[in-house]
Parts: sequence; C-alpha cells; structure tokens
Amino acid sequence: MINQSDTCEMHVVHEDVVENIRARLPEDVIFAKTAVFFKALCDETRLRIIWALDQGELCVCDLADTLGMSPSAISHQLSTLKIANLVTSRRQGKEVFYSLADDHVRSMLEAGIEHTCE
Amino acid sequence: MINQSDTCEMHVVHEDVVENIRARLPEDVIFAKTAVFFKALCDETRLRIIWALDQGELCVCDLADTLGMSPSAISHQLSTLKIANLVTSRRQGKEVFYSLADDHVRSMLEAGIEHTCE
DNA sequence: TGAACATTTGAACAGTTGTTCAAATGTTCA
DNA sequence: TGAACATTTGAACAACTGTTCAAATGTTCA
Repeated sequence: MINQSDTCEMHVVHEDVVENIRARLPEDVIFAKTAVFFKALCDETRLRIIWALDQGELCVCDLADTLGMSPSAISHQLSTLKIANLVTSRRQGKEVFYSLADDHVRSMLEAGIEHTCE
Repeated sequence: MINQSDTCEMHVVHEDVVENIRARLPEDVIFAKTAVFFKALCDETRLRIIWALDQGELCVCDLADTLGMSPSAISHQLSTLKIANLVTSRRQGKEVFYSLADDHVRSMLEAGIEHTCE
C-alpha cells in the first residue's frame, strides 16, 4: 500500500462515487487471473499459434514451419499457452499435437481480430 | 526471417496441412494490432481501471483514490489505454474525466472475467 | 542397442513494462 | 497576477518477456 500523502485523500471531489465503486470492486484474484488470461493473448507469435490451431491440431514442427520460426521458440510459447490453459496436447509417436483448450479461446481470438479490423 | 536450417523444412510430416494454413494466415498487421489490443488488457491495474470506468466516467484523482495508487501511476496507465483506443477523455475545469471508448472494451472485459470465474 | 528425429528445457541476452519521483503544464479563483 | 490543485511528462530503476543456443529427453525403427 502506498503512503496516504500520495493519494488525493485530502481533496476527493466525488467521495460518494469513490466509496461506491471501491466497495464493489472485485477481489484481487479475479483481476490477477484475468490478466494472466489476456497476457497469454497479447503476443503476436502466440496469436498466430492460436489462429493456426483454430484450423485444427498441429505438431510443434508443423507449427514452426508454418510460422517460419524455430521449434524451440514455438515450444516455449506452447508451454506458456499450456500453463495458462489455452491449449492442450497429446503425444503420438515422436510428435506432440497441440490444439485449443476450449471454445472460449477461439471466440476470444475472433473477438480480438474483429475489434482490430473495424 | 530465420535460417532455413532452423526450421523443420527437411522433415515436414504434414506438408499439405502446413501449406494450406500458411496460405490462409492473416496479414502481419492483423496480428500486430490484435496483440496491441490484448496488451492493453493484460495488466491488473489497467483491468481495474477499465472495470471502474465501466461503472461510469471518473477523473484521475478519483481513480487513484479508488485503486489506492498514485495519480501519476494512474495517469501513465490511462495514457497507455488512450493510445490503444480503449478510453476517451474530456476536460472539465481542472479535472480530466475518462470513460470507456466503446462497448467492445466493456464486453471484452466481461468475457475475460467470465472465463476466469469458470 | 544405436542412429535419427521431435520436442523440451535452462541459461543467457536484449528489449519491454510498470511504478516512482521530481518537475512541468493546465486551470480556476481570489 | 499568483496561489492552489489536477494532471501530465520524462528519466530512472527493477522486474518481466521472447528468442536463441546448446544440451537433454522421448520415441521409433532398423
């Protein structure tokens, strides 16, 4: 918590409004988790990966080839996406196939692209 | 572009799939702009600001007081949000009131929180 | 088993980000 | 005008992020 002298406490112009909003502000954990979700979506490479996986499941090497990046870089990003629960994976022989975890991810990507294209 | 030897070019297992997806991959600018949009949403402080502004327009000092942060920190984040076109502002006397730029921002915040609460 | 390939992992590096602090800029009002 | 307050700005700093590289781990198949 910051020092009170740094806030506008002495000169709150709309104290009732502030009190009302502060009382209804969701818990910290809600914002923390939501930030983690959006953080997974805020990188160009990860957006390309999600877009590609939206077309169907892909192995790491195919993803790397599709996006013109090293398998290692792709694997690191897939790891990030998996920790954030945006993708799942299954191993088939030497390859590991990744796919989107649920429709929420799909619709969020589409909503983001749609917003961008306006 | 990376060196070809870094890719799986010599050993593409699903070349037809890769070609198909690569041909339909959206332009770079689409992913870049979408990433900028999600980047604006991926910070806890900015999410709190957006949530608060969803309740109605607020001046910088009231936002700072509501979130328990310095007006300077809030102003910096509002600047980030404004550059990304998520908020707009109007000056009224000494104060500057900020509000959400459009319903897209509102629905994106709600979708993110909803996904989090599942 | 050992060679070949797919994937993962961890260290390292440059680049980015969020907050703080001090100073500057806007605006009102006496 | 000048005092008081709201906001913005820029430099500085630590913390975080994405890619690369080299090495390790999994898996198949001859």
